[in-house]
Amino acid sequence: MTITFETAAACASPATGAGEDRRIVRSKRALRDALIALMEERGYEAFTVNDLCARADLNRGTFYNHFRDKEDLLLTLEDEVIADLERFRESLQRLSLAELLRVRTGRTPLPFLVELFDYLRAQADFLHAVMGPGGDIRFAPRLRDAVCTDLIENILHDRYRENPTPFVNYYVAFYASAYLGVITRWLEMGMAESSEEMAVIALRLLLIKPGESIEL
Amino acid sequence: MTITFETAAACASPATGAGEDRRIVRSKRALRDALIALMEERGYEAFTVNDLCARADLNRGTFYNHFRDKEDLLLTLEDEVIADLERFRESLQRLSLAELLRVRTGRTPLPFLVELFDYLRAQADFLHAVMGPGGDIRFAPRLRDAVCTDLIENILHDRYRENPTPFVNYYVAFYASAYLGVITRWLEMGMAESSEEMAVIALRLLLIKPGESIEL
DNA sequence: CGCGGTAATGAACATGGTGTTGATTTTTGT
DNA sequence: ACAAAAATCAACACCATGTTCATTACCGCG
Repeated sequence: MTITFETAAACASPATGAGEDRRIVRSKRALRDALIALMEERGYEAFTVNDLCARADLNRGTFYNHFRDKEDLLLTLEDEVIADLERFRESLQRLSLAELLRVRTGRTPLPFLVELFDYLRAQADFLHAVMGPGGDIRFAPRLRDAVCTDLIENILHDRYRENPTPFVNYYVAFYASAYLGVITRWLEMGMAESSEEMAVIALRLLLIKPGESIEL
Repeated sequence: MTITFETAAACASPATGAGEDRRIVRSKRALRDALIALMEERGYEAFTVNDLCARADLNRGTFYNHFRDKEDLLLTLEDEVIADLERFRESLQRLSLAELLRVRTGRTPLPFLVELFDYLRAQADFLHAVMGPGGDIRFAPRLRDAVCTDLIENILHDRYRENPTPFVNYYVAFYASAYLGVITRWLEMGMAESSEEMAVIALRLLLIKPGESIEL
């Protein structure tokens, strides 16, 4: 079974309940776009609710109709993405190291990895803003834990899964941060590589050792 | 030649010029401590200059005597750490992969790595605050670039150092972020491991492959 | 279409932080 | 002890905040 995220990617506006008034959807969408734009341009701390509403072409009262403050808006958007990603975790948990080694040829990208990068691309405008220099420091660790940590712990040698030594602790942190870094880099660079290419690269990175020839 | 950072670790107050008035040193030190404390307690965006001065037990005017605003204080402290770390880069650039493989036994930690972790420990209060959830999102990439990127590019297989393919690009990002994650984890966990232990762990992480037995 | 409900608007308000200024007091370096 | 310099205190105009309320515009539905 493969999960598609068409629906999840579509609900990219904040707290879009099932049947919300068209005006509310428009307002929240405008606020989302304005937030992203201003975070990119000035950084999260460098603009006010006034600026936000001016950019969104909305009355300030409208903002306070939907959100308590600037942070409430930001967190709502973050929570949506994290909630979407939760749906990938079950796919991740089905994955074992043995399986990975079977497809090590690097030719056939893992389908669920392709889907993951597709989803990240669909959310790229928000992710780029929130993980960039004008973003929110709390988000990247959430993304890392939602996606990478499960992945890494599945890859762990069986012997070390249940009795974590200090080294295993850092081993997990090492690879989880590494993959977060790859995702971040991909977003930073404008997602030049396709999702399939990234899925292949991600797999090769897991199976290589420094100093080895990089060719498979 | 081994570089010691006694002096660097000692000048942990913001912009401590050579012979500054004792009152200035006291004020800046108090502001540094207050900043760290409030970032830990409430997060950088959640307190005001008023709060900062109240915590530092200083008049608000004194703050504005030394810093333009809250951000100026933060950046001054960040710049100091980054400047200190620049001094490690030369040690890093002297290092080659061949050398690393020679000490792979994992018994003898690389001296410069021990010094690096010693320095990070000396700055732990600030680093913990600035890299934690109440910190500054711009700092971690600076730390990564200052320390990890050079290291990784030295380790790169010679063949790929001058003609960077997309994969090499992500390869560097992968390991640089990985080591940043290890450092962050170490700080988060209260630096339970000694600098020597961390130097050994850092080396083992470079030479291991997922799925292999973790024993050396 | 038209009507009731609801969202958006605009204005006003008290509150509190900002960054600056000037006069005064305290502390420092020598 | 003395001059320089830093810290203090009070006051200032300015701006963002979050709230309220009356009014207007729009939406969903019968």
